[in-house]
Amino acid sequence: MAKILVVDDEPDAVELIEFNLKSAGFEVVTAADGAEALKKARASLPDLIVLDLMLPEVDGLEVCKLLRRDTATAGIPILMLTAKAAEIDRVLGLELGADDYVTKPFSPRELMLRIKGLLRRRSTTESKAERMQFGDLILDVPAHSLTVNGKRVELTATEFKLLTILAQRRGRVQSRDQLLKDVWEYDNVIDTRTVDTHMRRLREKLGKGAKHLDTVRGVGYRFVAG
Amino acid sequence: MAKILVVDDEPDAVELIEFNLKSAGFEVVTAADGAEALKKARASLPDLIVLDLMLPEVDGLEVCKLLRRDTATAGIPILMLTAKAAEIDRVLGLELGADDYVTKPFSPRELMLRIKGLLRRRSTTESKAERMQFGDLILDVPAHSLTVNGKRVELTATEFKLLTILAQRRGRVQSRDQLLKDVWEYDNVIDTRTVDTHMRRLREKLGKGAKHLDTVRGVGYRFVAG
DNA sequence: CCCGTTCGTCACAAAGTTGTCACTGGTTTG
DNA sequence: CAAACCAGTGACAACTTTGTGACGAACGGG
Repeated sequence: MAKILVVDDEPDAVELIEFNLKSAGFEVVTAADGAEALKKARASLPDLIVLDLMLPEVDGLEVCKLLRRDTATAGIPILMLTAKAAEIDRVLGLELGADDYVTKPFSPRELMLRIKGLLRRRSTTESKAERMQFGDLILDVPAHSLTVNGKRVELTATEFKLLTILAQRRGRVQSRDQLLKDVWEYDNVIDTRTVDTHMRRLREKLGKGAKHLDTVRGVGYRFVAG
Repeated sequence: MAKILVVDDEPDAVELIEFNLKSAGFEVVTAADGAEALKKARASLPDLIVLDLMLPEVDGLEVCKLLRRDTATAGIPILMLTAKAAEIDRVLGLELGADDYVTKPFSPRELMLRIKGLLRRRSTTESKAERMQFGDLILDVPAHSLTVNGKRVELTATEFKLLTILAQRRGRVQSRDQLLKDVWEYDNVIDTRTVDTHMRRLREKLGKGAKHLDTVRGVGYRFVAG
């Protein structure tokens, strides 16, 4: 189930949202101020962020902008909580980059509906990401090209697809079976060790860029953006 | 800045899009139904059209087809708004000629990103470019002429079309199937190896200029400008 | 109506890719 | 502390994919 980061300085509000999210089966991470929010967003890479506009020190708008600037977090949908209806226009304006908003005080039911809506929306469109950049690694899907440290790296079709799928699902572990389904489009016809071999070849070719490819022992592989 | 035509029968949606576009510095023209959309598209020749699929009277698909039929508007990129995810395939089908889509309800941020993406693609590819130059290779589409190293090279009709399409989509890999669709305008009637043969003939004729024609093993062919 | 050009198909060889396997060394588990 | 487990590695043979030469059908201009 999806992981959600809740950012609000009022403990009561956090608790209310957290309770509702957990009841609905979501995994929840919380933060009470802007700095903590940024740190946790980068560390846990949630699927969605619920962000209060009014925060001590670094305010919600600033957090929003910073999240958008970092490629690791730029794609995460943000749902703003705001007390002032008048702020709405600015919140939804491009410069700020929120995806939706709920005005305080909110009804938990409405909040849940909006969260689910955003997640559904994203899952249909996320696969369209065409060009991704992680540090010195640039992956251009339509051009079918990969650059590491400014140098062009040639990948075979299978290697490219494997890397693309891992990168699109960055932060989340993919089991060997899952990868076989999605990259090879077979159903258990192929040995799962095949995945290992291809990961090895990818790592060889990526050189220093191989640091993005994590092995999760007993589970599978994961692409890390950091 | 670019001019954008927004077509939707719901005033709220129009207003939301219009606000965001204007905040981002775009010029906006609006229309509430198909007939008005066609009239304004022809009159103001926008750089991009945001078109709702569900419109009263003449529906979005019909508007799309009509816009494509008229040479004055045929080249304008169209971004479809659709409520049904199931419609997507038909919308993006070549027959309908939409360039991208966003499902309703949409997040303004995503819509903006897609609009900017489409505009960027247009301006860099500039598919309307009638005369392209890549190093010592000059391709003049209306004159139907190709010059390599200052020397005129004669191409057959098919060869010319193949080269033109590849050059217009430079940087992006085109699969054999895609090329058959766009160059030959057939649907799977022809052997895909035909593409290979024509690429060979192109390479022979281009001589040194053949360095622009990349083979991407397992995927297709790509034109590189460098 | 004939001849040269163009075009799609085919078969074959060369080149590149891919799945498998056995082995190794490290890590977890009972 | 040994057995079981698991991921990394090198090698390799089978398989795909692409380039190439050749051929006959279709076309169009003279």
